[in-house]
Amino acid sequence: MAAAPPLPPLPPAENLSLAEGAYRRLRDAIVRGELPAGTKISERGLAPKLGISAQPVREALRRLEADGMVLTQPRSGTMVAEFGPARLAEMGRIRMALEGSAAALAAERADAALLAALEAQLTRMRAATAAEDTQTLAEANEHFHALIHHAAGNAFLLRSLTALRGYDHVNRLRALESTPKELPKALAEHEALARAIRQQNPELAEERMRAHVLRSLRAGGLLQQDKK
Amino acid sequence: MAAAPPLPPLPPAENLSLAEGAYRRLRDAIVRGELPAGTKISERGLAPKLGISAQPVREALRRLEADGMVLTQPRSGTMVAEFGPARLAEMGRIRMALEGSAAALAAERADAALLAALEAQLTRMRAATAAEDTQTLAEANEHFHALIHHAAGNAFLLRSLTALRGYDHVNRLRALESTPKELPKALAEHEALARAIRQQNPELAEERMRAHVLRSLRAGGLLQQDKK
DNA sequence: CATGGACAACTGCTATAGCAGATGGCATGC
DNA sequence: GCATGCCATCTGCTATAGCAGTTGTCCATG
Repeated sequence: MAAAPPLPPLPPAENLSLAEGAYRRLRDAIVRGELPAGTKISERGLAPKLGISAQPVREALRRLEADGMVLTQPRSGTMVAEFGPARLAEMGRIRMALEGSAAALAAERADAALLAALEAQLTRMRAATAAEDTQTLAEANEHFHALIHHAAGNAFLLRSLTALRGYDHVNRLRALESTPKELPKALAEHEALARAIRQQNPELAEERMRAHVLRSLRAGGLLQQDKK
Repeated sequence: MAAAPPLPPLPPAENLSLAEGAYRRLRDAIVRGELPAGTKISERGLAPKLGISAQPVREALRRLEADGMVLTQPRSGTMVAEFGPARLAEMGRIRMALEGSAAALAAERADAALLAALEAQLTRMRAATAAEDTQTLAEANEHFHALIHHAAGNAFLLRSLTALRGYDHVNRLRALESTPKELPKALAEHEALARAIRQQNPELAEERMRAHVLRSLRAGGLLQQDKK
């Protein structure tokens, strides 16, 4: 068994089945607004546009329905759901809850490898924060959270969090770039969170993660300030 | 438009497509232990046993995979995942988080119909608690939570909570029956929760729901007492 | 002109056939 | 005897065809 690479593989390789590819393409198209809310879509209609059969398209649509991105009534048709600011706020709330659970579970089963990987990302973050390198910071942030998601070791949780990622990957960048003065706060929160995980304190880790995501959402303008 | 029935239809009718039916049957079979962990299952193998084609079976297996109940690696095979007490505890944690989110969202958009429906279930609960009628109590409890899930108005959240229900529908009964002295506590929590929803306080509703689910999990022996 | 009903064109859903990749046993060579 | 490579078999995955509902349009009728 050879030594692990410096950056442990999160999902080491992409399988890219046709259904998976269709799912991602459609998801991105919806998020980017290329398929506006209310657009009628159908398995047969999308199949030739994606260059595949109708069957994988159907599978992709079922997943998108589970994610809440499309609405389909049984024998009639499928349309992309509308998610305005209100819905994005809802998804943000849910993400806060699930990220908190992931942090708690990760704290329970934290091992040396996880702690080292988290520390590596923190090091990147410290440098990027000092340099206000938002690009690198966004990447490190993604890795940091992804590490926790995987460390939680729960398939359902991982799947759910991955689905939620589609909703705010745009707003995440905006949140980081629009308010550079928030960057030190985020860094401090990440460090405090890593500490809670290191001392294997699930409740503390959950609470800190929730606070971190909540502030992040507020910085992105997705949640009101009247929450306490 | 006729007047609504006294118990507003949660899911008014069951569509029961073949894929949906296969999903439920397989899910129940796994939960009941008829398909022990590690059992190898395949689309083609299950199709004749369910009396349907392999295609709906596949769809059901994909959903079960999303729920974390089966593990499938791409070209090799599918097996039912093992969920011992540790995994059930994880799912309990996640359920606590998602139930909290649902309560918060339900509090945000609470209307007269919801409050009336919740009050109706509370009335049932009060009587059932006094009579220690655990059967009726379990039903009212299910309805109460289902009302909140639907009132949250979020497809993704509803789907996730429905998936989680499969994990603890056994332990839920046990929790209620094994500790009758806990019943008044649960009733008081439900009433306090309804109050928070009535005054449209999302944070309070979320916190109370989390506490309620947490105590319920502990009563069922799914979580340790060292949590605070 | 308004209205109802049948028909054509959709839709999601299911069945069947066949694909490529993975698995395990068995024969072959060392 | 042990390792090695081949091949039958089984797997998930995809393509195609056809089913049964739904919907909208157009013509016939009051």
